[in-house]
Amino acid sequence: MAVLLKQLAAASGYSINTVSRALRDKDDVSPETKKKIRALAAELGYVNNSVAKSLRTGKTNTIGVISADSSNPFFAEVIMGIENAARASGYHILLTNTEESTEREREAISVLLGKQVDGLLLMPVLQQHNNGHYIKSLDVPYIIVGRWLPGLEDHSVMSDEYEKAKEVVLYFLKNGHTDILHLAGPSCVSSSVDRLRGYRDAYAEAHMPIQEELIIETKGHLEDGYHEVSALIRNERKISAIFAFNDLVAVGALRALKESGLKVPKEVEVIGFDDLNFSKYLHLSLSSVSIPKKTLGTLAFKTLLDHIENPEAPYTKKTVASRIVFRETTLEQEP
Amino acid sequence: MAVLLKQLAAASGYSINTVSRALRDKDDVSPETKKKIRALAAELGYVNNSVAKSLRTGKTNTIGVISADSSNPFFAEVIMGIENAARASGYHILLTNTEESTEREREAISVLLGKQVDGLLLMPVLQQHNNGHYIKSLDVPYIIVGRWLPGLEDHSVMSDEYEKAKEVVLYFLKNGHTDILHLAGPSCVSSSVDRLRGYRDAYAEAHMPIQEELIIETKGHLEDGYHEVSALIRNERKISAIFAFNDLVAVGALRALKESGLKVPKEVEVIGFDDLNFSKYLHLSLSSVSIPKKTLGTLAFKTLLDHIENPEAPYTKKTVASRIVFRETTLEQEP
DNA sequence: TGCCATAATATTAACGTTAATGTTAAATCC
DNA sequence: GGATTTAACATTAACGTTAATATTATGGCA
Repeated sequence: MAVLLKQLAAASGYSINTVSRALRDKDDVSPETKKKIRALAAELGYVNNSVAKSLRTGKTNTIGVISADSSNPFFAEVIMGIENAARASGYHILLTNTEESTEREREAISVLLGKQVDGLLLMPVLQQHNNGHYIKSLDVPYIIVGRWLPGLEDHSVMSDEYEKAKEVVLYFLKNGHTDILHLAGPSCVSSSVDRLRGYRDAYAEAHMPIQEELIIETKGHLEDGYHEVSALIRNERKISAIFAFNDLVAVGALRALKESGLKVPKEVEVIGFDDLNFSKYLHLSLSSVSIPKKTLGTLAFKTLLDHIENPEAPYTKKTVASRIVFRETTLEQEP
Repeated sequence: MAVLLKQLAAASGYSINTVSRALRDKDDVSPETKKKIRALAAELGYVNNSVAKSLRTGKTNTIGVISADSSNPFFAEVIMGIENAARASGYHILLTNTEESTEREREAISVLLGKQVDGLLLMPVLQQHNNGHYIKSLDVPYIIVGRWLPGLEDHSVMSDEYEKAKEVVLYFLKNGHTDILHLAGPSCVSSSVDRLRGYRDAYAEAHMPIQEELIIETKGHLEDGYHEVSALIRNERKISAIFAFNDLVAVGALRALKESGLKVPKEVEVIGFDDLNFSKYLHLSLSSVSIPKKTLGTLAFKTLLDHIENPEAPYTKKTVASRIVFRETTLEQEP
C-alpha cells in the first residue's frame, strides 16, 4: 500500500541506502542521482515512515504537552503558542489532559515517555502527593509551563503572578477598600497559591487585618464566580472589591453583581487575571492582569528545545512580564 | 539508560520473547512466570517503547487532529471532547493547526501520515482549490469534524447548522425585522456557507428582499464584530437585528452596540452561534445556537475509531442536534 | 606504470519490539 | 509403553529506516 524506500530502490535501480541518502540530501550521492530519485519519490508519493526513522535515530521530533484542561481559554491560548513554535521548528505535539488529577498526570507522563517524546511540557498539579519526585527522575528534558513545583523551580517558565496579584490588592487597599473578596483558584494549582499569597502579602504590607471568610476557594470556572458571589450577596455580606483568580471567575462574578443590582465599578470594583481575548470586549470591559499567553507558550517550547538540543545545559527559571490592564470594572481606567 | 525487554530478560533468565509475552498477558506463559516478570518490570521501571511496538505492529494508537485554530474556544472545546474520548480508548492525539491555509493543511496531513497515525480528524478549509481530492485519496480512515467538503459529505460529523441559522433568521423576520445584519464567517469555512445559506433561505421563505450590504464577511473574531458594527453605526446604517456567525463576533458586536448607546434587545436583537461557555454569564446573556461541542468531538472520535477497527465499513454523515437558546439579547426569552 | 585518494555506490547491522516457528519435557491416551 | 498432545518456553525473522562499513571504478600523481 504505502510506498517504501524499497520500492524506490527497486524502481530506480539504486540500493535502499542510496535512496535514503539521496532523499536526505547527503553529499555522497551525485546530483543527478538525487534528482532522479527525488522525482521518482514525488511521482510515487513516497512518505517517510517516521516511526521507523524514530526507532533508528532515537528521535521522534515530538513533544508531550500535559495540560490540566485544554478547553480552558488560558491553556488553549498557551497551547496554541506552543504548537505554533513547535511546528515552526519541525516538532509536533502530543496533547493530553489531566483535569488536575495527579494520577492521570503520572499516567500521561509514563505513556508519553513510552512514545519516546523528545521532551515534555507540563502544567502539573501541586498537591501533598504531587509528582515532583517522579518528574525529577525523568531523563527527558522537561519544562513546567505557567506553574511551578517545589524543588523544580528552575524548570519553570511562567509569569510574575505573585507580584501582580499583590499589586492588584494593594490598588484596592490604597483606594480604601476593606472588604476585598478573593475568589481563589484551586489550592492544587501553583497559580492559585501565588495569587493568594499576593493577596495576603498586600494586606500585610498595608497593615490591614485579613478576613478569612473573604477568601473563597473555587475551581476557577465561570459558574464558581457566579455562585459564590450570588451566595455572598444573598447573605448580605458586604463586599466592595473582587480580586478573581481568573477572568472566567470574574465574568461569573460580574454577572452575579449585575443580577443583584450592584453597580460596577462604583459599588464594587473587579479585577480578573489572565486577560482573555474576550475580556476587553465585555459589556463592562474587564480589568485584568494581562499575561502574554502565546508568548508564554512559545518561550516554553523554545526553552524546551534548547534543552533537547543541549541536554547538559543547566535549567534556569524564566519569567515573562504581565501587566495590569485597568478597564471599566475599576475606577482607575487607562486612557 | 532506559530499561528494555533485553534487560528484563537478562535479569530474569527468560528470553526476550517470554518477557514480552508475559507483560502482554499472553496465555502461554505460566502465571508464576508472569508474576515474577511483572514484579521485575515494575521494580526496574520498564516502559514499553511504543515506537518499536508501532513499527512492528503497524499501529500507533495515535490519531492526527488538524484544526484551523485550536485557541478558538469552539475548537478548544471540540478538541477537548476528542481528547477525552481518545484517552478513554487508549489513543493519543497529535494536534496541529492550519490557520485556514490549504497549504498548511496539506503539509499537516502528509506529516501526520508519515507519523503513521491510525486515523485523521479534520477541520478542513473549503476553497476553490481545497484538499478534497488529496483527502479522498488517503488510505487511513478520516472524519471531517463540524465541517464538510463537497463529495466527502459522508465523512462528516457535524451539527444541523443550516436549519438553525434559517430558524434564527425566520425568528427575526417573524418579529418584523427588515434590517437583519449577518456578520458572516470566512467564506472558506463550510459553517459560514451553511449559516449564510440559512440566512438567505429564510429571507426567501419569507418573501423578503435581501439587502446584500447587510451581509458582511468577517474572520469570525471578536474584533470583527466590534469593528463592523461600529462602522455601520458610524455610517448611520439602520439595523434592528444581528445574526452573528459565532459568539465571538456577537460579543464584539454587543460591545459596539453598547458604546453607541443602542439598547439590546429592545432596539437591536442579537443571536450568536456556538453557545460558548461564557455566553450565558455575560452582562446580557447571549442568545445563541447551542452546539454540544464536547459531544461533537466525542462522536467524531468514536466514529473514527469505528472506521479504524472496521476499515471496510461505509461512511455515513452523522449529525448532532443543536438548539437555539433564547436569552437576554432577544425579546423572546426562555424561562 | 603502479599506487593512492576519492567519488559514488552497495552491503550489513542495528534500533526494540512482536509474530511466527521451534524445541523440550511432562502429561495424556489407548 | 510408545505415540501424541500440550504447556512453557526459546529462537528466528521481520517492521522501515539510518549508520557504519565495505566495494568499485575513476582520476591524479610521482
